[in-house]
Amino acid sequence: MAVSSSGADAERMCPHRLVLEHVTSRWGVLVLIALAERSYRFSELRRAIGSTGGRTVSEKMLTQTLQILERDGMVHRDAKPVIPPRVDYSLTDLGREAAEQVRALALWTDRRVDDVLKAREKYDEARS
Amino acid sequence: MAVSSSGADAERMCPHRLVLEHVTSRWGVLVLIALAERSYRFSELRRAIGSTGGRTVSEKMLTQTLQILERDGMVHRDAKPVIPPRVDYSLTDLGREAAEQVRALALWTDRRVDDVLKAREKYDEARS
DNA sequence: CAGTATCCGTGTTGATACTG
DNA sequence: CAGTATCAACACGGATACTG
Repeated sequence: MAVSSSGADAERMCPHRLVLEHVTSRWGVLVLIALAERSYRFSELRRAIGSTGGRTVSEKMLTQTLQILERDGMVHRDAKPVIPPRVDYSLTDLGREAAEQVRALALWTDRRVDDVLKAREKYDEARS
Repeated sequence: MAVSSSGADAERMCPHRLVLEHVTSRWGVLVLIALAERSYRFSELRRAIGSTGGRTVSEKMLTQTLQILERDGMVHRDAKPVIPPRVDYSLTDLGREAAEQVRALALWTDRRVDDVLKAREKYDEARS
């Protein structure tokens, strides 16, 4: 069924943007950050991302995100032929590099949230 | 009409993720990168982003993105009371910091696109 | 457990037309 | 020029049910 990445990326888009969008995608960001810390199993990863504070990923979206990132050579999928099934996800070298960039961004965000919140108050106040 | 940022961010999401999503949003990324270089007027910015290789931003989306980033204290809007109207957009200090992070990510992407493309080929080939 | 398949609501997006 | 307003299409994302 062709993991084409995401419907949004029409063929006419330059590869550079494509990769950027995968990495900065809603769940891509969180997957990369989570896997940067350690490898996870599927459901484990779902819970890990859910506990970050936001809404939890649906299985569908997590699957899709993982497939896209695997196809892009960032995520390594290790499916063990056991029952019950066990699949471990980890980062490749490429993925680790990507994760570093994304993590830097996330850390910066963390440091600056307060300033953003303050800015928003001022903005909203100024036009009410 | 309340620039609430983007419908997706339900109230129940932690601020940290909110900011992250604004900064990593499809057009947010490109706006920050463009403005990191120099300030732009509205239409000028539209063209600048369009010439990056992908599809061009609609006026609506550019407006929305700029408003969100302005509200978050990253973009400065300077509307001159002349005819015809002239509005210049530039980054605040906060915005410049954000842009640096995002730019680092974009530059990394640029350096690694080839590896990603190669990975995709292997992936696709492996299941055909 | 780790997915896949399907349906379906709704948010995001983009054309288009209009205003100051 | 720099937007705003409105509308329609469609992609995204989630809930659910099912499989190996």
